[in-house]
Amino acid sequence: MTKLPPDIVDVLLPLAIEGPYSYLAVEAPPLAPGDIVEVPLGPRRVIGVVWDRGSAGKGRGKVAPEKLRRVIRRLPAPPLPASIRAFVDWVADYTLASPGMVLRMVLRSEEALSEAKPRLGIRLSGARPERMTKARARLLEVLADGMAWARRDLIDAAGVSPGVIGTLADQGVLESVALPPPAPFSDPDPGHDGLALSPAQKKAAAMLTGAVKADGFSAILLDGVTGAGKTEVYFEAIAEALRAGRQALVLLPEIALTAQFLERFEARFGAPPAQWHSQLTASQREACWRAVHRGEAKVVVGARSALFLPFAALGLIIVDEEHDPAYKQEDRVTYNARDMAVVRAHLGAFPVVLASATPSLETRVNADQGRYARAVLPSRFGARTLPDITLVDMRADPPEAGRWLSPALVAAAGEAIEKGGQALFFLNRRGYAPLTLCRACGHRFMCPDCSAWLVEHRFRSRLACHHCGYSIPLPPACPECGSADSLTACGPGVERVAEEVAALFPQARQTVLSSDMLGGVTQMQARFADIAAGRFDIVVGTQLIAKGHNFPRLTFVGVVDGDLGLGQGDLRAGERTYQLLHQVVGRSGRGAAAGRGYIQTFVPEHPVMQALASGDERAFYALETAQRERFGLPPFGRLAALVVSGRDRGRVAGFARHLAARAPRHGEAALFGPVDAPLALVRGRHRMRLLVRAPRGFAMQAYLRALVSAAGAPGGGVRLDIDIDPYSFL
DNA sequence: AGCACGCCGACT
DNA sequence: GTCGGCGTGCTC
Repeated sequence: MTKLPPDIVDVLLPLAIEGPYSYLAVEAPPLAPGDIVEVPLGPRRVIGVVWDRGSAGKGRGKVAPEKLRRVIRRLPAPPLPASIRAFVDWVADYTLASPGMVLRMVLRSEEALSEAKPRLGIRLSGARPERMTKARARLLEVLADGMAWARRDLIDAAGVSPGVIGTLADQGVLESVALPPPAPFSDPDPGHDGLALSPAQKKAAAMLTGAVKADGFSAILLDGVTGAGKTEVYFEAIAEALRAGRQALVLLPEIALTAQFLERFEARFGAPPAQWHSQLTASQREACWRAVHRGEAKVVVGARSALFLPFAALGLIIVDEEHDPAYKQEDRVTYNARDMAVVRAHLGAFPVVLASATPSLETRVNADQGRYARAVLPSRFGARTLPDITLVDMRADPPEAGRWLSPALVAAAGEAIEKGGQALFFLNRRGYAPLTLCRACGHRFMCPDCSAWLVEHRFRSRLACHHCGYSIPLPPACPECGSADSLTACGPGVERVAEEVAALFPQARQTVLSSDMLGGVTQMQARFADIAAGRFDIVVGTQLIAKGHNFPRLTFVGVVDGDLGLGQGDLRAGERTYQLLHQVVGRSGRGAAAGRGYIQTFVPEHPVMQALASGDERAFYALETAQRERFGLPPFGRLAALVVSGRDRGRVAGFARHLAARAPRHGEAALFGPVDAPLALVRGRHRMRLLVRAPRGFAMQAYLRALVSAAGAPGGGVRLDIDIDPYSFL
C-alpha cells in the first residue's frame, strides 16, 4: 500500500478523453468521490466530477506533479451517488465509449450544477409612465394586482411585446424583484386513488410490489396483451416504491406526445410526474435535473436519456414497451436503454420491470431461462381481445393501377365507417412518394449528401432527404433533360394514401398524422384529442399513431404495406414487423365495439403474417428463437459492429480493410466485412461496416479493445464507431 | 504578405 | 468536446 498524496483528486470530465484527470485539491473539507467541481482545462473552465482519490504517479501515471493544476471550486450541489458513478463506468466499459462521454449524459444541465440564478419578477414601482399607450395600459392593468410577475408570463398575459416592458422599466415605472424559487415538484400520493384491479391485475401487481418490498435486484417481465391494463399494474409497484421513500423512473419510447399517460398517472397519484425528454427547454431541464438530484422529484417519466439522471434514491425502473427500437441510441455512445436499465437496477440493488404486449425475443428468452421473473396479464381488461385480422394477398387482390388500397381493404373500411366507427390507414412512410423520377430521361432525384432518394412532400411542395436536412422546392421541370410535366411520383407515402382515401370516401372527415406535420407537441396533442373525441372518421398515419394513444372509436385498421420493414439487413426485421403491426392493429376495438384489422401483403405465407392472422405468437417466436439459436445470433451469441466513416471514400475503405486484416485470428470470434453500410453515404460521410459475431460468453469488449489498439488511430478524417449489440446486421 | 480553413494533438 | 497551432492554398 503506497501512501497517496492526500491533496490530489482524479476528476472525470464530460469530454471524449481516455479517463479522469488529476488535480490538486484545496477545499478545506476534503473533496470526496462524487463531488461536483469546476476545474481549469487549457484556457477554459470545465465542470467535472471527483471520481477517485488521487492517483497521480500511480501505475502508468505519466502526469508530472508540476503539471497538476488546482481545482477551482466545489459546486454547491449534492455529490453524485456512488451507484451512478459505478453505472457510468459500467456503461463506458460495456459500450467502449469514453467514461467522459457517458458522464456527459449524466451532467445534462449545466445550469443545474451551479447556484440557482435568482429569478427576477417585475412589478409596479408606483411611478407613472411619461405617456400612456394602449399596450402600456394593458400592461399596467395586469400589474394592478401589485404582484411580481415573471417576464414571460407578463408578456403573455398583457399581450405586449418585450419592448414595452423595457421602455417602462427604463422610465422607472417598473421595478425588478426576486421571485420565490419555482414551485417544487409535488409529491405523487401512493394512497390517492386505489383503482379497482381485476383479479389477474391484482396477482401481477402483488408480484411487482413484492419485488419492491424485497429490496434487492430483480427483473420482471410484465407480459400482457394490448389493453390488459399493464400501466395500472406497474403503478402499484411505483406506489410501493414511494411508500418506501424511494424514487421511481418510468421509461417510455416517445415521451413528448403522451398526454394520456400523464392524465392516467395524475388520476392514480393525484399529482403529475416529472418529465424528462429532448424537447424540454433549458429551464425545464434545469428544474427537473435539480429536483431529481435532490430527491424532490419522486417519479420521473422520460425517454431513454432519463436513465442517466442523477437520482438521489432510485428504487424502481419501469421500461414500458420494452421491445421498442427507440430505446436503442445509435449516435455517439450507442446503448440500449432497456438493457442499461437492467444494469442500473442491478448496481442500485432494486427491481426493474420490463413491460410489453409483444416482448422482445431477448426478454422472452431471459424469462424462459429464469433470469427474469414473469408476470402475465392474460386477457384484456373488460374481456376485449385483439381484433380479427385478415390478410389481403396483394398478388390475388391487387389495387387498380396507380392505387394502393385493395378492393377488400376499401370495402372493409367503408363498412366500419358506415356503422359509425373510425378507420385508420397505417403506412410507416412519411411524405407523398418515396421516389420521384423523370419519365423522359429516367433521372431520379437523390440527396447530394446521402445515398437516398428525395421524398416528395406534397403538402409542403418540396423534395426532402429523410437522413439529413436537405430539401429543395418541388421543381417544375426535370433538371437533367428539362422536360416539363415528366416528373412522376413512385410509390406511396401517407400523404398519397390520404389523397386516395379522400377520393374514395369524399363524405368522410379525414386527417393525416406523421412526425413531420406542421406544428409542435401542443398541436399534435390537440389533434390526438380530436381523433379520440370522434371529430374524424378516417385517420391516415405513420407509426406515430401506434404509440401510447388510445382511440376508443377506432373499429378498423388497414395496414397499407405490411411487408415494409421485412427484409433489409436487420436481424430483428421479422420480430419488429410483428411487434409494430401487432401494436397498430391493436389500436382497433379498444372501445365498446369490436375491431377489425386488414393487412395488405405480398407474402401472406410469411411467418410474421401467419402469426398475426392466427394469433399464434408462440409458434412465431419459437421459430424465430430456433433460427437465432442455429445461427448464433443474439441472445444466443454476441454481435458488435465496427462502423468506419469519413468524407474520403478511399480512406474509409482503406481503414476498414486495415481493421479486418488486424483482426486477431481468434477461434471463437468471426469477423465479417467490410461492406458498405445499408446507408453507404450519410451527410456526405461514406460508411462501411464490419461485424463481429461470437458465442454468448465471449469477452467481446476485450476483443474489440485489442483490435482497436492493434489497428491504431485511423487519421485522415476517418472515424471508427463501435456499436455493441447492433440492430442492423451487415 | 496576409488570411481563411481544415486537420491534429493537447488538455491533468 | 473544444481550443489553438500550424500547414496548405488562395486573395488583396
